[in-house]
Amino acid sequence: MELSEKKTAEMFKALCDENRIKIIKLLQNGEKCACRLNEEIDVTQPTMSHHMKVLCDSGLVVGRKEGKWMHYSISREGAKTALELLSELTKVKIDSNDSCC
Amino acid sequence: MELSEKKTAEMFKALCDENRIKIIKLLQNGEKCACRLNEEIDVTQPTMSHHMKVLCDSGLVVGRKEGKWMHYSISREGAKTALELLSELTKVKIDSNDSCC
DNA sequence: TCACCACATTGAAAAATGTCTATATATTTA
DNA sequence: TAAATATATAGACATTTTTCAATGTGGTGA
Repeated sequence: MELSEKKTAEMFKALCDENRIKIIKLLQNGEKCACRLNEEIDVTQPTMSHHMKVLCDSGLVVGRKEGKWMHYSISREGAKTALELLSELTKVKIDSNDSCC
Repeated sequence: MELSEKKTAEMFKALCDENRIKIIKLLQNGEKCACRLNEEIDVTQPTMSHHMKVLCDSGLVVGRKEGKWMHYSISREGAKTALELLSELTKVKIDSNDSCC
């Protein structure tokens, strides 16, 4: 763990978009192919492809190619990493007082 | 819990920016006033003020006014909410096969 | 009251992101 | 091989976000 601030921000950027949240929620019910996702979310095919790239790059989602189809699913490992990252980030290490002002 | 996709995305938007990640990391060592944060991060004062607003709006950070100073700290409750949100979002409900293609 | 200080707000410019259309690539099937 | 299908990529455009300079607000102390 202990990613750079840039990498950390990148991880959470995957979760910054309303449509990507919808996609993840759909994937909670198991693996889905791109065409099915496209049916359920109102964006064009290239836009969906872009979102799937962002999600896969973040590690939260994994893609599996089967012939001409792409099947996507939530990565348990990616989800675990994200949770650990958020947990570490928001952990208060020392409850010291503000010695500044 | 069970926020809308829009609200969920908004929560994670607070974590999307490299400088805001740095700010949270600084706050891990305890409450800090705005002027101290400003010393440590290379942005102008209005930009810092903007980031603090985003962080406070998300609930992850709380501000406490004391005279003319603002003291910021990580909200344990906000952090808990964010963790629960991410945990629920990435939980795989059913491991069904893709019945699509 | 007046000057000063810490912080917030406003408005504008620059950068990043989401979206589309058009096109390319890869795989299957006739 | 050629057509059809699923997905990816490229390029353009609009929106959103980050940032700054300028200014406003509210508290402090001379």
